[in-house]
Amino acid sequence: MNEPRKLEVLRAIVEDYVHYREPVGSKALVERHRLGVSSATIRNDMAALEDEGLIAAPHTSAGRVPTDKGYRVFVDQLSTVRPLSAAERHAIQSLLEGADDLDDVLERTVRLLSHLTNQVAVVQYPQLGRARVRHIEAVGLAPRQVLLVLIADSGTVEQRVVTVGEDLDHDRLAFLRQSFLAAAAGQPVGQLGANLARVMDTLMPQDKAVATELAAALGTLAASSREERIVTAGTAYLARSNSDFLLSISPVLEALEEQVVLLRLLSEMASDPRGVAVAIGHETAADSLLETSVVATGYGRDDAKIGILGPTRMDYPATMAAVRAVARYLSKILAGS
Amino acid sequence: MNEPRKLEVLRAIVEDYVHYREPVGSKALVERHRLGVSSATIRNDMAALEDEGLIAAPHTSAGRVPTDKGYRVFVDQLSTVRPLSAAERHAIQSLLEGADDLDDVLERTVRLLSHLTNQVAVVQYPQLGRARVRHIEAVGLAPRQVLLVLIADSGTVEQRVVTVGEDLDHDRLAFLRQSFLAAAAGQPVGQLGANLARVMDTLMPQDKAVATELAAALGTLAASSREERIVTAGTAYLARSNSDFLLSISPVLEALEEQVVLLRLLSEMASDPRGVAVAIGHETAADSLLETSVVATGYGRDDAKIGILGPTRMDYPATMAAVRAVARYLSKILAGS
DNA sequence: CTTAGCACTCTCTCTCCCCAAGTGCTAGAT
DNA sequence: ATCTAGCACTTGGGGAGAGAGAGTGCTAAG
Repeated sequence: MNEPRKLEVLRAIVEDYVHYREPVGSKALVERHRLGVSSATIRNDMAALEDEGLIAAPHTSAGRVPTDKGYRVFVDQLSTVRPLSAAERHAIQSLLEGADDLDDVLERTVRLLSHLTNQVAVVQYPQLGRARVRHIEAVGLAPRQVLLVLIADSGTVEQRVVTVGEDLDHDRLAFLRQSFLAAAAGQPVGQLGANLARVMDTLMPQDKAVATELAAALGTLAASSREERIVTAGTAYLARSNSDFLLSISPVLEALEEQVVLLRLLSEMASDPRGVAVAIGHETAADSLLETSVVATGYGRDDAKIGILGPTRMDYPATMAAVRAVARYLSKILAGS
Repeated sequence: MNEPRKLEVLRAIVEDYVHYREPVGSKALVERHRLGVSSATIRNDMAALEDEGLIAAPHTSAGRVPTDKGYRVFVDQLSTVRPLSAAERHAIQSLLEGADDLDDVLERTVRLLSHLTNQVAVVQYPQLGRARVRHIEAVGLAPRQVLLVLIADSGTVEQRVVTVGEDLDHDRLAFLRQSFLAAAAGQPVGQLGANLARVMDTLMPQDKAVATELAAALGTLAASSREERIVTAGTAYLARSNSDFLLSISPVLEALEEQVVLLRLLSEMASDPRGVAVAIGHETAADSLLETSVVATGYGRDDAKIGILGPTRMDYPATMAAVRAVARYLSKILAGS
């Protein structure tokens, strides 16, 4: 048995299946690829590949389809991430220019990635937890109403209006704000609660009650939901890839909305040496994503994830290239702003 | 021809079609409803309804299906918005309690509405334009970096970090902020730009350049994209209602993401006397929503819209009731906070 | 105005059957 | 040893055809 050729056959099967969207047989294979051997030989190789669980036949008289395991071997050993075309690079650059705040940048990025790949794109908000506190602001709106703003060096700004139990004049508020800021500035957002707790001991008794209220609100802000939020784009592509294939998109849409499953998955996906992580089909360890693959990578300082989600039958090299390129641009932009 | 009975037949057709999801024939009609006449009579009525364009037959030997026009008559003349059950009211109340900021409230609301109706729910952000400026804050982060925060009395908080062309010490910034606030507080957000422009004339020459920069940034903030943003939930329901029906959901998903079409539609939908507006099929005036109906109503002070989007074959009375109830609760909560 | 009856028209489903694709195997060639 | 050619075998897919079922419109009578 010729091992290198066998892998070449696997590659050909994956590529043809992705391209033609139908099971591929031995004859079509020798016609479309210059393998230098006859279809009978290919059949032997295919039988071996099937024994190893890399490909499978939907029916006896149909061609072969790659299994999740087959895609895995393809991604790990057979694919080279090809660089993007100049046009694509240009598109990335021009689309990401002119964005102002973080929301806008993420929004544009995820749309861009979706268009580049014709897949659903997802991006995770930079996680406050690993970022550091850049500024805390407290603004009195009314005697008992305070607007709290927490700014992280990741560019994230969280704000919230809280109502406190006693009146706060301008000086008291300024003093408290200053105390909080002194204790927390430059420290990780994740430790905000602990840092603020230390402040309490230094305060005069009459300030403690209201200070506790404010600190609690700031703590909530730091742990706020946004840090664990995902922005998506291109859900319509799901329906399209499905029209010819029978994958029920309803559970996938649910997973996208629930976000919990996806967040777990993204955080578990450690980037491989080539900088992009891939979870194929059952590897996602989520029932709703059984027929779905996720290609993702980290971006920015705190390694939040960005990636795409699509049918297991996808063009992995192209997708990986797009995800990696977009993540790099995004990192660059976030670092620059 | 018996006019009242003819309308009764239309109602029966709509109700049965919504319920059983298949064309309804004259025989089934007399079996399921106590119409007091024979199927032959019903057939006459149905022929008349078809002449008026209220129902249509997919093919000769199938039953009839309501047309958009038929649904319109049903909604306008034949349906009564029935109140929600106690359980549903309870669900609304408990789900909306415990929400903190505006984002959270809208998020919960839209999910709630989606679950109640088993449809895609959409909610438009309260429009800053009609709200009034409650507070403007400017915080120096670095000598040339300023965090601007704009708070509207609708509860919306917009913020952005801007870099200005010259150093700003604390006193100068505080002065400018105070000037801006004095000119704009209590005024409509939509007029913020004009109000700030007036401030410019009162400033010392050396302040004008930087003040103009800040004012421009605030103006952008006021016109910020968020005011024209829609939050959605329950897109998975689209796929489900489609599995048995052949409506291509891809364009609908696109419309949901594009938002532009939907925003136009929502703003054009004037609430009818019963408090809920309905756009049926082609009435949406959007190709992508040809087989889709939108049920929406305004909420809050500035009449931002909340509603659902689903197949034209939907339970209009129940949906309208849910939309109306949720909108009321939402208005109440926003007024209270 | 309503009803009963009836002829007619469709679609849907089932079955049958053949075709095309593709495989695995065996025997021979290199 | 490995590859190739040939061939028998399997099987899903597609088309044809028939029958059933549903529903209609029409007519004539109540």
